[in-house]
Amino acid sequence: MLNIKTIRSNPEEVKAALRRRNANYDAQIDELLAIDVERREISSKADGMKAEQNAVSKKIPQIKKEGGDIAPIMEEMKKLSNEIKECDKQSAVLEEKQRQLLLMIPNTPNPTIPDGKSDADNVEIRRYGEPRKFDFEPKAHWDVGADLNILDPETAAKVTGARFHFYRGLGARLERAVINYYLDTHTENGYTEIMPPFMVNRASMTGTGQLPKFEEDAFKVADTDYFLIPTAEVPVTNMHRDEILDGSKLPISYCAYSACFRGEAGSAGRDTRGLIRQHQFNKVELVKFCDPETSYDELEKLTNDAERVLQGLGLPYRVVCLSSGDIGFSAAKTYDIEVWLPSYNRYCEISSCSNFEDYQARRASIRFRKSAKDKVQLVHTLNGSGVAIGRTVAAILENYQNEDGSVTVPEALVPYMGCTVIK
RNA sequence: GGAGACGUAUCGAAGUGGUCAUAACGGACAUGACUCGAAAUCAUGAUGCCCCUUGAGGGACGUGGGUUCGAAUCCCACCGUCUCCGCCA
Repeated sequence: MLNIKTIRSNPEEVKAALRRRNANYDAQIDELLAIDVERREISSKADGMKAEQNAVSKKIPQIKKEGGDIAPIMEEMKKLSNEIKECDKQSAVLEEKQRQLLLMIPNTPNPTIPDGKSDADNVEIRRYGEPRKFDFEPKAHWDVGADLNILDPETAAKVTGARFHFYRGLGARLERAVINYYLDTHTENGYTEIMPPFMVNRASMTGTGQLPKFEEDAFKVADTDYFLIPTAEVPVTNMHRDEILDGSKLPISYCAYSACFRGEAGSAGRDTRGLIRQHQFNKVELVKFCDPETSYDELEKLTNDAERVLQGLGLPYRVVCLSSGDIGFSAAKTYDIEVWLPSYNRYCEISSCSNFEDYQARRASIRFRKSAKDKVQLVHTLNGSGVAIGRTVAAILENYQNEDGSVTVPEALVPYMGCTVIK
């Protein structure tokens, strides 16, 4: 959520910043400002009347004690009380309207990120490794998986529906090995491991920015107000919702495994084969809470920490900085890590590392006090996949496949797999 | 799912319609004394948050409503916690 005070004092700058997203929020900002003026007028009028009410109320017990007649005062106070209630009601309606509008406005992009309309304008920052040159015709991971009888989308389609998978045997073991390898690596690097609930309430979904705007993308649990999490970012970031953190404990770094559930609304026909785009997939997520002064350093570190696990697996990847037209709703700056996928013959997103600055912190009211003397201020929140498990398995099956259809197990995973080759 | 109890600052907790919410009392915390140092003890001290036109302003006692001139206090709903019972991996 943007700060209404910033919008109030620099409306044109905010509009210009939002326009960089290849979208236009001028009308919403103007409406917001109009409501804000009205709201403040009514609320200060109510404050004045309440001050009078408090003053008179204080005198009533005295007058009573002295045997004075309070009937005329009471009558007048009744009128005042009704006026106050009327004002409070109006001001509550305006406040809610203002909040709803604010919740629908995305974060302003950080000034340093590249301008652009779409992912075509993203800027490559660095590359790691070289895409492997095959001396045979490499298969796509879905064919590798089918031929090894370790991936089974057909049975999942019967049991559940499209965009789900059964993993079998060493396939299931590989998925689990990658999860454990990632969690072990991140905890060695100072992240505290979290196992979160896979369902959250509406307040949490609103806190991180999935709601109210993207409700159609979420899986809602019938007869409850719970949602299946689209990422562990939601439960983990909301752990500290409505809290004031101790500044000396920052930055707080968590890593969390979770299954992730996504409706993938609007993606019909895209990535229909394989593990790339599923309604349910596994992911290890990295989440940080930090002092605003260090959040961009922390973004670099978090991105490096996500890259580390791909390096450990020997998978070629590149890092791109998303353009203003491609960054997510809540993010101010995002690096995507893209792993090389031979079947796609290009780099494919496997992690998205973002600094949300205070956008989520304001929605979720996550604050900190630098020291005992300081005033509270909003933290900056960051998160990134560290990294997506299903897409990792896809990348391993493709990049490590052999001509005979077997797949070599990356060295780092051998202790977790208990074997060196999947055949 | 059934029955009951409870939700007040950093923690325990007092307050049951106005003179107790810069919230009693206690602990934690800070400073000092005692001590070689610490613990214990004693003394002193500070304490939050939100809104605004920054005022001897307003709000805030789990959340939201209601009653009242006035609600932490009475009523209703919801959320959460605890205890007992039932069910259960």
